[in-house]
Amino acid sequence: MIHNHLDLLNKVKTDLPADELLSDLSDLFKLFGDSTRVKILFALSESEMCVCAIAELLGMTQSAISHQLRTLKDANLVASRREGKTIYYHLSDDHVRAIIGQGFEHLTEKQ
Amino acid sequence: MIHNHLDLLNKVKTDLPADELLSDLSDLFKLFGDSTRVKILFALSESEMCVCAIAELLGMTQSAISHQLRTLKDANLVASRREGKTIYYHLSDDHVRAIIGQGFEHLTEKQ
DNA sequence: CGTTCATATGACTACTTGTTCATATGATAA
DNA sequence: TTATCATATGAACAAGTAGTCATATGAACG
Repeated sequence: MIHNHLDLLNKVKTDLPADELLSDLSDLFKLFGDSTRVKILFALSESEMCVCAIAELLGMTQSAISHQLRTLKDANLVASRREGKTIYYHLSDDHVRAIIGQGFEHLTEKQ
Repeated sequence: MIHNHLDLLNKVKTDLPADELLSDLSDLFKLFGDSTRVKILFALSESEMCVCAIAELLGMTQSAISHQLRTLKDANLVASRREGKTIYYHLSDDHVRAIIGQGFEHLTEKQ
């Protein structure tokens, strides 16, 4: 410690969540920190969609979308169901909408 | 387009925000997508703190913290005030707390 | 069976980024 | 001024990652 802020440090240190929890938190936000994934999540918040529909909507490769969907699925933000050859993805959690909503509020509410 | 989902595509396409807005949104979440920055933001949500206090709290270099504070300041998530040689940082926006809170809800509310 | 459609996957590459190290700035005190 | 404290900054390096390309899987159809 350089100058004196022991009391403050102790206070904040007790309130700070465990490293692992904060790491999980940043990992969660990291998923929203890519424009392709945010677009996918936003689209899925409107409607369930199949992979090629998302790819066309975003003007991107099926492969690129598939990779991102896997990332989102591994994190349990989206889930899928199969219907013949087509696989439909949807949000697995309403928190996704809430988180995106909060972000939008920050962006749009500028005085 | 490969198989038929024109109606859905048109519907979702009109509801999807502009590319630039979604890009800004992902840029915002990107800031929360690093454990060091999340820790800093969480700490500052408890109390205003100087750089070396944050560095000690997180067990990291003053330089590393300073770099991240600059990133957060450029994004207008934190602001600073000078008091002699010391510079105190604080959250510049209550949305930061709300966003972190939403993330926590998602993490903790598991059934 | 073989073919086609929809999606998934693995390897590779180019780009981004968080930290370190050394140094600079800027304020205070002697 | 010189020294010291608190912070900022620039360059460089290592680790992570989004997209591409080629290929694999898996279901439906003839």
